[in-house]
Amino acid sequence: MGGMAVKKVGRGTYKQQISDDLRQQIADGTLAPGAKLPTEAQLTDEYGVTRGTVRAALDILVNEGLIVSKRPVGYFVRERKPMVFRPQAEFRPRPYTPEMDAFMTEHQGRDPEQTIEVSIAEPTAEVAKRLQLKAGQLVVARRRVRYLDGEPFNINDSFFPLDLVRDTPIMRPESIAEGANEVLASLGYRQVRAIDELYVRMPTPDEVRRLELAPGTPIGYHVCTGYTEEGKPVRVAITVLPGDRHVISYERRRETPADES
Amino acid sequence: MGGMAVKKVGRGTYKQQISDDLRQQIADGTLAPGAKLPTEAQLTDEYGVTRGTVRAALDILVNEGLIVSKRPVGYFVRERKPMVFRPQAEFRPRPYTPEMDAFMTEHQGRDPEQTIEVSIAEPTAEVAKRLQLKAGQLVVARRRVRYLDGEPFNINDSFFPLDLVRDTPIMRPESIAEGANEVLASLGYRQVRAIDELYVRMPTPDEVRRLELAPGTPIGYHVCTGYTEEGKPVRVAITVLPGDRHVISYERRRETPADES
DNA sequence: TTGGCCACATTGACTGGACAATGCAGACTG
DNA sequence: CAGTCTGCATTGTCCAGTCAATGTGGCCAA
Repeated sequence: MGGMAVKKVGRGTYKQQISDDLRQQIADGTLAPGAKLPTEAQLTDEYGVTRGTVRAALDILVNEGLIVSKRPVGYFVRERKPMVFRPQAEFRPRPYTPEMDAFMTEHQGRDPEQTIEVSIAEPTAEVAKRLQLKAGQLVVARRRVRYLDGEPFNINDSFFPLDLVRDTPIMRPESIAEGANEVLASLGYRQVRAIDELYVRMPTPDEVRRLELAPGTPIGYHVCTGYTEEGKPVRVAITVLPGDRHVISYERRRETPADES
Repeated sequence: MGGMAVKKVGRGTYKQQISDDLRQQIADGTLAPGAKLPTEAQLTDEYGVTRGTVRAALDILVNEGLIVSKRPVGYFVRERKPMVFRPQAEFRPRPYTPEMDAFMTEHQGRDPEQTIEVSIAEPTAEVAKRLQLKAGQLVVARRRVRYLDGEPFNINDSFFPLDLVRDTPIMRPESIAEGANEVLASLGYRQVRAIDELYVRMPTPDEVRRLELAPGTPIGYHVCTGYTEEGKPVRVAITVLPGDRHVISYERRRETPADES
C-alpha cells in the first residue's frame, strides 16, 4: 500500500471507529498523557473522511474528558493529578492511616490561596431546607474560591443562620484562624454530627467559568450539613469539586461490633 | 412580528445563544422535566441558522446531561430521581437520623435484582496495590450488576485474595445471605476499618454500555478497601455509580471532643 | 377488536465546502 | 541582542445539502 493509507472498515460508524482507535492508543500508552494527537487534517487523510467527521470523533473524546484542544496548536491527551479531599478533616484532625498514602498523590509544596466574600442573603431552597429555616429567615453566606498554584481548585460556600452568627468573626470577609466551626462552638453551637451528600453531575456554565473547567469535566457537588448535640442544623457547606482535580476520601471504622447486612 | 421569528443577536456564537436560551428555559421551568423540546427543524427556522448549528447547540445540552434525544421522536428534558448510596451501611446497620429523610428521595416499592459472576483472575494494578498483593498472587472477583425495576443501577465488583477465600461461599456465583463480610469474619478476617475513595469522571464506553448510560452522564467511581484489626487489607469493592441515579451519603460524628482545624 | 403493514416525521451520519480566530515560529528591524 | 511584525498551520464556526435509521400513528384487512 502506498502513501494514501485509508483505514479498513471496522465496527460502527466512522466517528466511532476513529474515537475508539484513539481511545485505545490513549489507554495502552501509545499516546501518553500530555502527548499531541494527530491534527484534524492528518486524521482526515488517514481515515479518508471529511474534517467534519473527524471533528465529531474528537468531540467524543473531548466530552469523555480524555483530550483537550489547544487552539490553534492541536489536541493533547489530558493528564490528571487529583488532590485528596477529606470531608472528615474537620472532625478528625490527623488520625491518618499509613495505608492511605500508598495510593494517593498528596499535594505538597503547592501554593494555596483563597478569595472570601461574605454576604447576607435569602437562602436557596436547598439551603433553607437543610437549615430548617422558616420563610423570611436570612442566612450569612461565606463564599470562597480556593486556588492552588494560581489555578482554581474548588468552590466552597458556607451558610449559617443569620440569627446565630450576627456580629461574629464569621461575618468578616477574611480567613478565620480558629475555623468557623470553633466560632460556632464558642457561641454554644458545637457541631457533633454532620451529614454529607455527594451528587455527581456535569457543571453549569457558571461553574465552568469560575473553575476554568475543560469540557468533559464532571464535578462532585458536596453538601455538608452540621448539627449540634440537640440536632439543630447550624451550618451548610457546599463544595464544588472538579472531577479531574480531586479524590474524595473517607475513613470508616466499625461502630457496632455486632451485626451487619 | 409575523410568522418568521428570527431571534435577534445576543452574546457569543449562535450555538451558544441557542443552548443558553434552552438551558434558561429548562432552569426556570418553561421546559419542565420530561417536556419535549422544539424539533431541530423548528429551531432552525426560529433562529435562522442551519440544522448543523442547531445540532451543535443541542449537543452541548446533551453533553451537559440536561436533555436526551429519543430518535426519531425528539429531544426531551431529562428527569433525575437519585437513590441514596450509603457506603457506611455495611458497618452501620440502621443508625439513621430523621433529618436525612427530609432531603432525600428513598427508593421504596421498587423491584431489585442482580446478576452475579465469579471468577479467579489476575488483579488489576489498582486492586493489587490496595490488597498489597505480590506479583503472581490471584484474586477472586465477584462481579455484580444491580438492577432496579429492570434498569441497571450500578456495577459492584468485589475482590478478595484467593488465598483467603478458596472454597468458601464467596466463590459461589450466588447471593450470600449473611454477606461476604460475615464470611470473611468467620474466617478470622473481620473488617474493622475501611477506606473509601471516590473519583468523579466520565464513563468509559464499556460502562456506558453496561449501565445503559445516556450521553452526558458522569459517574462516581467508588473504591472501598476493608482492613482487619491487624491492618491487613482483605477486600476491595469497586462500585460504579451513575451520577443521574445516585446520591452518595455519609453520616459523621465528632470523634475527638477536643480540637479541630 | 386485533394484528400487521406502511407512510412520515424526526434524529443520525456524513459530504465538501467557506471564512474566522489565534498562538507560534521565523524573519526582520533597531 | 532584544523587540516587533508577519505568515502559517491549526482549530472554531457555520452553511447547504444527501441519504440512512427508526419509532409512531394511522390505515386496512382478517
